[in-house]
Amino acid sequence: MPTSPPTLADVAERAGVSRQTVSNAVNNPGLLREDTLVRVQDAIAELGYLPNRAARNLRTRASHLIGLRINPVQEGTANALMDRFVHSLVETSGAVGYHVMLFAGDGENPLAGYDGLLRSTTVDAFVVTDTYLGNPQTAWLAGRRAPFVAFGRPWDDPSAAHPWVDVDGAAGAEMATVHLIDKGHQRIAWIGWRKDSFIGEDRRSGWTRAMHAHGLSTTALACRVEDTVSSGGEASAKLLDEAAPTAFVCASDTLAMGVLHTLYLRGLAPGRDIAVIGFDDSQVAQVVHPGLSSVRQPLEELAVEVVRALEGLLGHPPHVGPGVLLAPTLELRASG
Amino acid sequence: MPTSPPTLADVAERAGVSRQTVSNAVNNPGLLREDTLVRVQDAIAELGYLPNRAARNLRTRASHLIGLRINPVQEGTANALMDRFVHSLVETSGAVGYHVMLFAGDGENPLAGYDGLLRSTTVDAFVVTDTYLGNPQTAWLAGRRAPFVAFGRPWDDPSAAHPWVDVDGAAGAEMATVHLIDKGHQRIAWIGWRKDSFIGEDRRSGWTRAMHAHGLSTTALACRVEDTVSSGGEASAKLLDEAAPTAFVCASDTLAMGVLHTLYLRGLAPGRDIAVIGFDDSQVAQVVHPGLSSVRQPLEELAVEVVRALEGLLGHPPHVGPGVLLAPTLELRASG
DNA sequence: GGCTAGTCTTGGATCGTTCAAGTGGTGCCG
DNA sequence: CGGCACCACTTGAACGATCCAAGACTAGCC
Repeated sequence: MPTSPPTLADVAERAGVSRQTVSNAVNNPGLLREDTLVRVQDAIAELGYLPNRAARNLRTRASHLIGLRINPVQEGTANALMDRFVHSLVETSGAVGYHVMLFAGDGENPLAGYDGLLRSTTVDAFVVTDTYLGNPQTAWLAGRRAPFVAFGRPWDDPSAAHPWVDVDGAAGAEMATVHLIDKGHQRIAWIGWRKDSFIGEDRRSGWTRAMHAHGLSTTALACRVEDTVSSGGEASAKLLDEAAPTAFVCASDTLAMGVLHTLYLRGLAPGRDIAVIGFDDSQVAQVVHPGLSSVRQPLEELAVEVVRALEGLLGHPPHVGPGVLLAPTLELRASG
Repeated sequence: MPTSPPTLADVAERAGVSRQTVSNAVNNPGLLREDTLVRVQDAIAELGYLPNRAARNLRTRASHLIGLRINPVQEGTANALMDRFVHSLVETSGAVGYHVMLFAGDGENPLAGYDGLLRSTTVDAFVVTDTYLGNPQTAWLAGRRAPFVAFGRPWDDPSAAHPWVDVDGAAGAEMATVHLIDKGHQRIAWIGWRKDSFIGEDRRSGWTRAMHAHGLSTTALACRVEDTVSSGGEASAKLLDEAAPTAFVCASDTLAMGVLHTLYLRGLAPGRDIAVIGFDDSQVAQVVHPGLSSVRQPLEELAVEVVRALEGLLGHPPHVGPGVLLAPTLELRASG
C-alpha cells in the first residue's frame, strides 16, 4: 500500500478527541456521549480506520486466532470431512471476531506444532480434530492449561474436563439399521474398523442396538477391517458367501464403495438386490452411480457448537460447558 | 497457562547478557562470538523462549500470515482440489516462517474480506485461488498494491504484472488425448464447460491440438455443458448416439462420472468398450469402480511455487518473477 | 602509546493499542 | 457551601520486540 494505514491518533486528531476516546468508541461505545460517538464514528469511516491487529494483540495478550492442525489428505479413500467442517468453522468463528490459522501436522511428534504456537502466543486456542485413537494432544494441552475444544469425545478418559463436541455415531448407525429393518431387511451386516478404534466401536454399537431391539441376531454378520476400498470389497464378498446378508451398513463410505464393487462384480443391483449404507456422506457417495445412501454428520452445526465452546473458554471469566453430542442425519439414495 | 511466557529480558538475565544480544542471537546469529551464542541459545532452550508474535509483528510491521479465502464446498460434485493444495501450502509456507490464515468468502462482495485484512494489517499477503472467470479480486488487489500470488493465470488481462502460478490444462487434456490415440482410439469426444470458462477453453484446446496433430477430426465430437454429473451423463449419451465416439476426455471428474453412468446404463464397460478420462484426480476418481483415469494437477509443487513467489514478493527488495506454468500428470486406471 | 576492529552494553525511541489513574465540570445532598 | 459521586474525556505508562546510535572494553598491530 502506498501510505501506511490510519491509526488511532489520526482518527483522534480528525475527530478532535483523544486517542482513548477513539478506542472507547470502538470497544465500549456505551461510554461515550451520543454526539461525540457519532463524530468519532464519522472520522473512522472517513479515514477507513481499522485497529492494527498486532498492536491490539500485544496489548490485550490475545491474538483472536484459532489454531487448527490439518493432516495430509488420505488419497484413495472417500474421507473428506474436513472440507465442510473447516469452511463452517471459518465462517462461524469469523462472525465473532476470530480467524482460523492452519498449521501442519508433524507426523511423529504431534505436539511440536502446538507447543510453539502457544509459547509464541500466536493463537488463543486450538480446535483439535484428530481424536480418533487415544489422544495425546488433548491430555497434553489440558496439562498445559491451554484452551482448546475437541471435535471428538474423550473416549479414553471420560473424566476429562475439556470442552468437546462430537457426533453421535452410534445413533447414526442405528438410524441406518432401523431404516433397513423398516424396509423389511432382517439379515443386515456390519463392516467396521479395527477394534482399537473408539469411533468404530461406537458406530458398531448402534448397529448392534438396533438389531437386538428388533429381535434380530447379529451373529456372524459383522467384521472389522482396515479402512480401504479393497478391504470393504473382500469383507462384503466373504459375508455374502458365509452369512447371506441382504443389506450392509458400513463404518465409512470408503468401505461402502468396496461393497458396491463386490455387488457389481456379482451382478447384484445396489438398493434392489442388496442395500448398502455408508457413513460420512462424502462427495463420493453423492456422485457415484447409483447414489450411495450415507449417514451425514452435521458438520455445520458442529462448527457452531465448537465456536460457542471457544467463546466460553476465552470469555471472562472462562466458562467450560458440558460436552455436546449432535445427531447425524440419514441421506437416502438409490443404494438403500 | 499458569505463568506468562518468558520474554527477551528473561533470557538476557539468565544468560548474563543484554536484551540486544539476545535479539541478535535470534535474528543475526552471525554477529555474536561463538561461545556467547551458545550461552544465549542454552538460556533460550532452558526457558523455552519464543519471540512474542504480536510484539514482533508490531515492530516489524509484518504478520507473517498469508490470507487464503475459502469457498463453500460444492456438494454433488467431485471437486476437491483445495484440500490437497491447502495442505501443501501450509506445509511449505510453514517451513519458511509463514502461516496460512483462512477467511470466508462473502458471496456477493468478494472484496470485503480482503480489504479489512489489509487495513488491519492482519496478513502480509494473499493467495488468490478463484480466478476461473474474470477476477475482480486480482485487479483490485493489484490496484491497491497489495501483495498477492494468484493460483490461476490472468486470463482476461495478459499484461497483468502480478505473480501467478498455474497448471497447464491444455497440456493435460492433450496428454490424455494422445494417450488414447496411442491406444488406437480415433473418435475421441470432448465434454467440457460453458464457453465463458477460460480454464474450460484452455483444456479443450489441448484436446483439439492433439486431435489435429494426429490428423483426426473433431467435428461433432465436442460439447459444452454445466459441471454436473447429470450433464455429463446426458452429453455422453447424446454423443454416443450421434457421433459414435470410442473414448471421452472430460474437463472434470464430475463430468466423467456422468459418462461412467451412461456407460453403465448401456451395459458398456469403461476401459474395455469405451475409454474415459477425467480431470483433477479427485477422490471420486480414485475410489470409484473400476477406477477413473484422470489428469492430476501437481498441487504440491504448485504450492511450493506459490510460496517461492510469496517470498520474492515479501523480500527486500520485493521481487516479482514471471508466471509459472506447471505440467500435470496422467493417472491411469481401468477406465482408460 | 595510539589506532582499529570486534564484541558487547546501554539507553532510548518506536510500532499502535489498551489500561489505570487523573482532570475538570456538573449535580445532589446535608 | 464543603463534600461526594458521577460523567465524559484526557494523560502517561505499559505490552515485548526491534532498531539505532553511542559508548566501553579487549585484543592485536604498527
